[in-house]
Amino acid sequence: MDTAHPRNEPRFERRKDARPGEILDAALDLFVEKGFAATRLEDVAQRAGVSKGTVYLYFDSKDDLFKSVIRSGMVRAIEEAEKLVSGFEGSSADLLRQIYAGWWQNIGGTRLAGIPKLMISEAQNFPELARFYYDEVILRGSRLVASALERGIARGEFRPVNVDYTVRALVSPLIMRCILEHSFLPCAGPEDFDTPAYFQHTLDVVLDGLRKR
Amino acid sequence: MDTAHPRNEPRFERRKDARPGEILDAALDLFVEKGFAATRLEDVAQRAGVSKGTVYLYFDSKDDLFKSVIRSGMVRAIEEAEKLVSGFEGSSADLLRQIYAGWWQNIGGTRLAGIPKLMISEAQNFPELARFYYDEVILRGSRLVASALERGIARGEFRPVNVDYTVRALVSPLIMRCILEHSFLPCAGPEDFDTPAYFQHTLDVVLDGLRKR
Amino acid sequence: MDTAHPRNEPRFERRKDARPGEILDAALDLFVEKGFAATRLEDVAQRAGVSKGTVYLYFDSKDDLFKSVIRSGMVRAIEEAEKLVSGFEGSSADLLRQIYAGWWQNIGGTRLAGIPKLMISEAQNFPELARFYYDEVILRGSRLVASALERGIARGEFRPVNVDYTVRALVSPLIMRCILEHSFLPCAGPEDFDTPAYFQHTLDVVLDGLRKR
Amino acid sequence: MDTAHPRNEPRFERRKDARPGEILDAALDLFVEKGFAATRLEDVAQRAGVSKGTVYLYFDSKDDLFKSVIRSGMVRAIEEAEKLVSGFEGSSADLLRQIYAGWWQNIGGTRLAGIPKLMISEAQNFPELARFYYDEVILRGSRLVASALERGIARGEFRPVNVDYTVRALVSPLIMRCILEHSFLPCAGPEDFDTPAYFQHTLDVVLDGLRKR
DNA sequence: TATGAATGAGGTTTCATTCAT
DNA sequence: TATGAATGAAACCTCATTCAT
Repeated sequence: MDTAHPRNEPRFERRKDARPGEILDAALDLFVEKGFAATRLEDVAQRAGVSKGTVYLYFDSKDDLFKSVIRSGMVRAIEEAEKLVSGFEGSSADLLRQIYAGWWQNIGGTRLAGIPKLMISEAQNFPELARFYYDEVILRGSRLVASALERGIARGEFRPVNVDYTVRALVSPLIMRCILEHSFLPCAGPEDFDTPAYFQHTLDVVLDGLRKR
Repeated sequence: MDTAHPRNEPRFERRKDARPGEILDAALDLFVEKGFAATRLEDVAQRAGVSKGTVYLYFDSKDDLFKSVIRSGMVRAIEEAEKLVSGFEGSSADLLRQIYAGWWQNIGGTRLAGIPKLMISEAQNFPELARFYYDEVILRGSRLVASALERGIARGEFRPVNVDYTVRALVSPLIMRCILEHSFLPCAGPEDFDTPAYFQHTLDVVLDGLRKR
Repeated sequence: MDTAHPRNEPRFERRKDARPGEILDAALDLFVEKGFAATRLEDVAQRAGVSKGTVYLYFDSKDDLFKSVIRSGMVRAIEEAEKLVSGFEGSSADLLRQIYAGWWQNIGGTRLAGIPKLMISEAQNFPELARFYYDEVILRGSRLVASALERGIARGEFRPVNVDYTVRALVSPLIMRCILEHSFLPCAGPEDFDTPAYFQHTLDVVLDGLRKR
Repeated sequence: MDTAHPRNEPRFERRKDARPGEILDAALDLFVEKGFAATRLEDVAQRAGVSKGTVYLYFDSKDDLFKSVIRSGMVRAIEEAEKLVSGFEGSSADLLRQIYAGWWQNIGGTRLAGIPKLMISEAQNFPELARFYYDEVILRGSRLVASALERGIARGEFRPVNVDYTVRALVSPLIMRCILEHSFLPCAGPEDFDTPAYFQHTLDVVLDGLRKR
């Protein structure tokens, strides 16, 4: 009935506001790696260095933890993204280059790059969250890029292309790459693919297509 | 509750080996809709019109069923794709247009369009299957497109662009669209987006970029 | 991954419609003995000779099992009680004696005698069920007794007493005794108390009080 | 197992210790309302205005708290009851009337009225406590009433009835009413039932039965 | 004394899998 | 071949209890 106390290490270690963040970090890693259903809360706890019960001090349920992972990850990301763009001065081509670079800096090259795959996998099981993500990340991100394109067109820098399609041409490769890196590539073995160069090239091609003739 | 066969004669006199296919169809639908973990074998059985035990007559396990769903779906798809291309005569631009059209006909516009999202979600949990899919679908499909590009370059129709990157520029939008349609769009409500026109445009832009100056 | 099969006894024994009844029987015993919360579903299963999962083939949840125990127990009981009374001919004093005897036969002296204590303990946690029990058992049972009293008064056999109070005077001792026998008496050791004689005496006193002077 | 009152520490020193009493009050309310198992210690603490840990400064465990609730509630109650009766002068009928009135004053009409239901529910799970309650409350209370009856018989005021049965006839309705009020009545909606009048009537009937003819 | 973050055993519930029919 | 009742491992979640502060 009474479990023996562990040796003599202190049983209750840190006690801080860092806890929720540590748990979210652990959860993000595991959700990205194994998917939502295949991730056991006990593993999340273990990776965060806490016990199973502690997770429930900060999150109501596994679902709640998942939602928090997505929201907290994306709040950070989107805020960074919008800070980057607002009040930019210079050519619109440079603005697009900055957006690309910033995205890589803050999302594509970080742990957050796993979120698109994660969110895609679970959208059907979390409809309200999917709605939130679609509105606050996908649409908002697309609008960011669209505004840069429209700026270029308005200033006579770009041809009057179809903005919607061009946004997709710019964004799809980035997201696809994130998704691939968190799905097949770990199984496909290391390939020598220069991702930054690929993104650079994608951007160059589109910019070339935007140039006035 | 469900009077499957209203008449009273058997409609298709004991169509024996339709069974596995019906189960695979049911499984594909449900896996795509709910994900692997959230799909219960009992639901698969019910949708296929058989009992739970019957599934085990044809498939060793849920894992095995999943692998079969992917493999069988893709065997069909890839075979169609390659039939389409082999022995094509005409301009390479037309060949690419044909590939696009065929892909839409046989994959993008069919139930198979759900497989990319499904496969992406489960790749980490089914490494051999992921490996198979990567080799037999992703690489093979990419090579298909690459060969069309190389054909055009060799015949002096296209500029000598970076083939790998251009393949991605051609393929990413298609796959991204499939993924979106099986993840966020059902939650985001109906948008009026003309997918075929979008694909057409994507292709036109790339072909324009390929044109010799 | 695969647990070894048990020796060589058949793994799946009986398969009948007796199952739900056996589970209800086991559950009634344990709920009465230990209370709802302290009864583990695994113990119910074990006593019924089935596995944990089997309980869920027949009942949605522990709550549902509890409700079914009460309902099924009381459906039987009330039906017996009403059969007993309808169409009685003879003196109203005899009718009351019959009701007492029948109650002892069908409820007080059977396993069902544990239900009052059980239902009292859990009424607050199962409000709809409490409502059902109150309406269908307590009120209906009281009305049964009341009708016998009113019959006696109408026929000039009894004094025109307060029917409501007299019903309670008749019923309280019976129920109290059931409750005691399922709560304190097992702990208080065997007492030599002649329950039927006690009931007889209670009835006699009330009947005496009902007699016209 | 239960060190009720530590021997040599001063029992009533430092009167600021209202704490244990407040916790007991809170616990009684919640145990009565939700039952033992469904009452969370955290809720008890919250209602008592202390933290969870504080409960453990005064009580060894949830079980201990429960036992203390019952014991302290009943110590108070029984002491009141016996004070009331001792040294009574006057008719035995008046004594019984006093007992009834006092019981209503000190138990039936107070929060303590919830204890019978509570104790009945948990008797099987707390055998020593049940034994204690049976001996110190049920038997002792019954003896109180019995002694009043015997007094009346000895003094020639009452007929020589079966004392045991008559005690039960007097007590059952009171306890039954307490139990009902803490189980079904909250779910059954407000009924217009005049409890004091009912008790009065019960007593009158029994007294009538006791009267010498 | 008092707190409340942390623990982890224990219970409910789900569902892939088996096998007697 | 086909069924579906039965199984039991595994996962989520709760909450009594502990202990560093």
